[in-house]
Parts: sequence; C-alpha cells; structure tokens
Amino acid sequence: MLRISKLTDYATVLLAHLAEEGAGMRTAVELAEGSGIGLPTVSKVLKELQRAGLVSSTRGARGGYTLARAATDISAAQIIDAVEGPMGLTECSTHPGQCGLEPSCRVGRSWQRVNLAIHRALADVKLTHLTGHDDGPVPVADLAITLGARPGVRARA
Amino acid sequence: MLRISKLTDYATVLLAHLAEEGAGMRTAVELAEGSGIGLPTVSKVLKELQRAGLVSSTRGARGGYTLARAATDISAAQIIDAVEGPMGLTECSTHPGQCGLEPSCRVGRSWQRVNLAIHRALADVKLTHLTGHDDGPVPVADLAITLGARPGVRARA
DNA sequence: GCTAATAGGACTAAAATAGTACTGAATAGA
DNA sequence: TCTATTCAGTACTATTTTAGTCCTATTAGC
Repeated sequence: MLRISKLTDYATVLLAHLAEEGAGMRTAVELAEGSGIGLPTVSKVLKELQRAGLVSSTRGARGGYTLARAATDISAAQIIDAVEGPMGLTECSTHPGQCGLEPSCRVGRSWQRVNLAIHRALADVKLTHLTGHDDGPVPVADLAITLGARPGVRARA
Repeated sequence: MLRISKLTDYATVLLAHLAEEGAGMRTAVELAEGSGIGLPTVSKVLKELQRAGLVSSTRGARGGYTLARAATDISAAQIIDAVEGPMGLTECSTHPGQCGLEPSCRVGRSWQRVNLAIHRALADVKLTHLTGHDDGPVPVADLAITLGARPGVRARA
C-alpha cells in the first residue's frame, strides 16, 4: 500500500540510535538491545546500510558501527534505496521492458514522473527530521517542478 | 520498494481507457481487450473501483462501466486508496498499536508526517495528468507545509 | 592464538499480492 | 416471461515478496 518495508523502518530506527548525542561506535548487540529489534535482523540491516555507505563498520574486538556521515547528510530516499533497492513506484520505472503492457501503456511515463517527484521530496527529508531533532519545515517546495512535464517551467499552485 | 501494486497500475490503465475521448459505457470485456489485461483481473479491479465510487456500473444487457465523475476530479491518491486500502507508509500510520516498537520509537511520527505529505501531493495528481492529457505542472507546492512540524508555518526552501 | 566483532551468503518461514473460479443478481430485449 | 448479457460477491489457489534465521569466513585487539 505504498508502504516502506519493515526493514526500512528498522533501518531508520537504528540510524536514529547511531545519530544520538554522543553515540560513538555501537555494536550490533547494543543496537539490538537499545531498539528492541532482534539481533539477526539488526545485523542484516546494518550490513545493508554499510554496503550503501550510510554507516561505517569496524571489525574485530571493539568494533561496531557509526554513521558514515552527518545525520543532516543522510536522507530518507537514501535509506529506502539502501534497504529496498532503487525506488520505483512501478515495475517499468526500475525495470523497463519487463511489463507486456508497456508498448500501449500511456500511464507508465506519468507514474515515473510522480515517482521522481516523490524521490526528490524524500531526498530533502533528512535523518535529523526523522529523529525529530529538526522540527522545522523541510524544503521540498521544488517538488512541483518535476511533476510538470516541461522541465524548466516553474510550478505554482 | 515504495511501489504501487500491479493492480493499482492496472486501475489507472483502465481508468485512462474510460477517460478516453468519447468513451461512454464500456464493458469489462472491451476494457480487457483494449488494455491487454486478463478479463478476470479487469473485472476484479473494476469492482473495487466501483465500490470506491470512482466508476459507475450498470448491470444487465448493455451494461458496463463509466467514470463516476470527471477525470479532473479523480486523483492518484484516490486510486491507490481504492485498490490498496488507506495509504500508509508504515504499519503504525494505518494500524497504530500493532507494532511492539511504538512506545520507544521516535521515527514513527515523522514517517507519518512524510506519508501525509506524499498523500497530499498525490491528491493533486489527477487522472488527466496520468493519461498525459494535461502536461502542465501540478500544483503541489503546498506539500512543504505538511512536512514541517508546525502547522500553519509556511515552508520555503 | 584466543576472543570479539562484522561480512557474506544461503536458507526457511510467513505474509502479501495476483490471479482464478464460481455462484448470485439485475437489466434489456425478444 | 424467458433468455442472454453483464456486473456483484466471495472464496480459493498460486506466486512472489518480505522477514527472519543460521552458518561460515574474515578481521582486529589483547
């Protein structure tokens, strides 16, 4: 239902923990205990976040995870992409040519445009917004541009 | 992956056919042939759209389906809600109290705010935009407001 | 070399989605 | 009023996706 997966939700919870004041290196065990999520799952999610470059990991004794960059430089779009793969509202937006209806389908392109707009909006939502450390309005007013068909034309309600 | 379901995609394709110039009453069979989607599936989707009030149906010989209102009065959000149920980015946004993490979870509220923003943006995307009959920019600049935590505060990039 | 920790991958289980089939009800027209 | 046509409702099945687990390998510190 236009829903992010549980794992993505977990990812934001874990990233929020890592973004906490004074949180340096945290092990998967600590994060599991702190978040209430099962250790194997925590471990799996962190591995994916590491691969996507959102967290840095250190192996071995005294190892663990830290944010790879500032919380203001991590966006909701990046988290979703990291855990669920490249975001696409429809199959044809991520895997063109797979859907038999494509040749005669006229709505596909439009959904892709909507998809792009949402993606850009989510790129403006930072981890700090998700953790509630930044209650201010998010700058996503430019969203309208990408929904319009003609690039360069400024949208206004 | 933050994806609309195939059935929702089918729904927009079918609605697009019904919105076509001069398209009056269309039977499920005609729509199936015109769209390339299997008849049982077409039938299922149309029933859901009828229940949601997006199309009107007439039973019996010479019956069929028509749009229940103008294409400019049908939004992407309505289509998604009709086919997939009330939209919610996370479980807690549609079914609060189901997730064990809720008490200690601080990101839930934020996702709900993001969800609301996307929903509003999709409410501004009309069937005419999806069918490509209105290429103009979509008025969704107000989206920023809902992402900000303080209602009434005007967002600006 | 022992212990603590992540990395990678394979595997299983559960849930959601998609698609099908069948039976019932309404309408038009002969 | 009978029959053909077409939608309505529901239950079922199959498929796919998602979620979660487990095992083995690798790396780092002591």
